[in-house]
Amino acid sequence: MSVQERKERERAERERLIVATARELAEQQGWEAVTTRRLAERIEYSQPVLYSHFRGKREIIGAVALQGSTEMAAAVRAATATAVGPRARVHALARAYLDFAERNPAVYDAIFQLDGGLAYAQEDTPEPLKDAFAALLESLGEVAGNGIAPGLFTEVFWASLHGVATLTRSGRLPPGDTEARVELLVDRLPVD
Amino acid sequence: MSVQERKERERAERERLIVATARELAEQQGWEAVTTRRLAERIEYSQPVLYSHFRGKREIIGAVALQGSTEMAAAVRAATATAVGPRARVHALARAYLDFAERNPAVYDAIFQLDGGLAYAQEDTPEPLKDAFAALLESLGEVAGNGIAPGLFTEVFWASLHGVATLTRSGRLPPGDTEARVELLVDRLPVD
DNA sequence: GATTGGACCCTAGCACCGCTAGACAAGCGA
DNA sequence: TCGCTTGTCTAGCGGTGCTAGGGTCCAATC
Repeated sequence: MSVQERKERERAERERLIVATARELAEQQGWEAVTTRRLAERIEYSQPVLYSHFRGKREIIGAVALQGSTEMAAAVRAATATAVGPRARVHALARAYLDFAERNPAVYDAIFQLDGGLAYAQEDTPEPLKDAFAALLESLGEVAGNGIAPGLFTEVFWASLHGVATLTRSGRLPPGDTEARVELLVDRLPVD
Repeated sequence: MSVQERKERERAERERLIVATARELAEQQGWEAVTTRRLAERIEYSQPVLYSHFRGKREIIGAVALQGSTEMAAAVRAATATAVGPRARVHALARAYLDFAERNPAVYDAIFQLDGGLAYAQEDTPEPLKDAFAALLESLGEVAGNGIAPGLFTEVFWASLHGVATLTRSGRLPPGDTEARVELLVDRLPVD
């Protein structure tokens, strides 16, 4: 059995390598540069090996998205944990979210823009995605205000951050005023 | 001279045909189905003809974006014109914006998601794009509130709508609650 | 009206993409 | 030691955006 275990270990290790390499390449040169040929060359295997781990390129994107989602949830929780008071937590959350998006654009795209073949907002949504939303909900739910469902408020605040993140990065919003935009959102949307 | 004029007319007409066909194909089957081969076949010319009008596929997307941008500005102005009072105008604007995004997903993507080689938020930004932003500014600028620049407020409100539009369409926000989300934004962000 | 020049368009092909069939080698169990 | 399974690679399919080069047709000139 030991042989089989070793093989499984090595296989799992190679899968991690594929995902890490795809992510690295995407962050360095953008997702359009992540081709199966380049990816195979970087991990020093032939193309078909990729397909013994993933159904296709889409699933690789999905794997990066799940990994990134876990990290984002952690980043948001870490930022909100040290803040005192509901509004301060929301402010910290917003900064952390946009900071993550700016520092990890390719990962952010994998989670929120590209098609990674993942189910969103459903029962069979992968746990990391659910948990990332939960991380937002923890700080945003408490400032939804009367008559507004915490989930709905979280969705709207999240969507606003998403809009700022994506429009800024694509150059459709002038760069540099992000902090002012965050303050406007944090001032007006939440209710103590 | 008449011959040359006729040729120029025909050439302009063919260019319109290319843009219209690209748009139609994109709305029918998505932008990934808009290939230069299919596009050429539909307009009943060979591929290289496309390149005598546009530098490449990107520029065709850009042309669709400019056309759509003009339409969106008109749609927003039409919706806000009949509304009475600042908040009602904002509400009408939000509905019109999301309605346009939902009815013309491919055009919306050309304007706000894809790379059409256009300059945004700069001096040399094409007029239709500037005007679309101006259309938003006309109704949103008046509810920015004290100490908030109308442009900044418009950017933030727009980004929020953009987030709702894109996350909903990609299935990352559950469908159906759009009206509630709009009301939340319209209730909280503007200041009379 | 014939000739010539140039504008115009098409065929064919480049390098690349995601993905897969089938040959082949390596290593395990009998 | 042999047979077989498992795993990997080479090669190739149909597609992509884009372009070089040849041929055709038509307008202007003599």
